[in-house]
Amino acid sequence: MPDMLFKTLADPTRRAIFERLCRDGEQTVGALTARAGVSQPAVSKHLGVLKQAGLVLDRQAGRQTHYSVPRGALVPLADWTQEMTGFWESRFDGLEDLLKRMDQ
Amino acid sequence: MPDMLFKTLADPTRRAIFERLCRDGEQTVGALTARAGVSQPAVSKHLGVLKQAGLVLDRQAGRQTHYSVPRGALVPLADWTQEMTGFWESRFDGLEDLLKRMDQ
DNA sequence: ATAACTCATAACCACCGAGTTATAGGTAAG
DNA sequence: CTTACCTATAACTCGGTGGTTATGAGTTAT
Repeated sequence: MPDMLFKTLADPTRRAIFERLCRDGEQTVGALTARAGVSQPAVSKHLGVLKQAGLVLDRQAGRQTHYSVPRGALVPLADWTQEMTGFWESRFDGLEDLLKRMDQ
Repeated sequence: MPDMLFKTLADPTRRAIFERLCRDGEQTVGALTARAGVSQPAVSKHLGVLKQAGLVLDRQAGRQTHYSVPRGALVPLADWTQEMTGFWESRFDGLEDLLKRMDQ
């Protein structure tokens, strides 16, 4: 399910762009490019991938585009993480129960 | 920081192996290979990457190796997610405060 | 109307990594 | 001791993708 999410966040440059948007809020492509360390087309491409994954929204304003992180963008990731750790804990609880029963 | 974590979990086959270990607990390489859909060397390679990222542990037993997910393997991922959503919320709170002050 | 600016797309290149087959190392079984 | 089994490593191929430069589309400014 969160396949595209992991793939999208796997690239360091792209994740750095996303993190900056999380920290500082809405940014133009130019502002993001200034601190990205790569060319403007590369930034635009990354933003396209982020948008495709639902991690970013774009807002047109004149000749510049503003990007921002929509609310709840990372909810699927948080859900997946909790689900996986939940499996671990349930197995652990099962083991605890077993040990408890063996103790009696 | 969680660079290797994201890169490791980005591949679907590798993530499927990890998920299976989360759900069903410790597994041998053979058991994992049976349901992986790829060859045994591929599975061994994925397990090596997962181990490098601290997402699995290996236990030698005779001529077969058992892999499992250590406790807290996904904590860095959960931390990163919470940090990012935290940035979002704090910015939102700041906006709320601003609107509240403007309302007076 | 023309020029300058912002961003997206096109076309291309180079590299990384996931997959394969073949094989080696080590352990149990005959 | 030899054979069969389980896993890891080596060597290689190939597709995906992140980077670049060049350019186009749309918008503001002169």
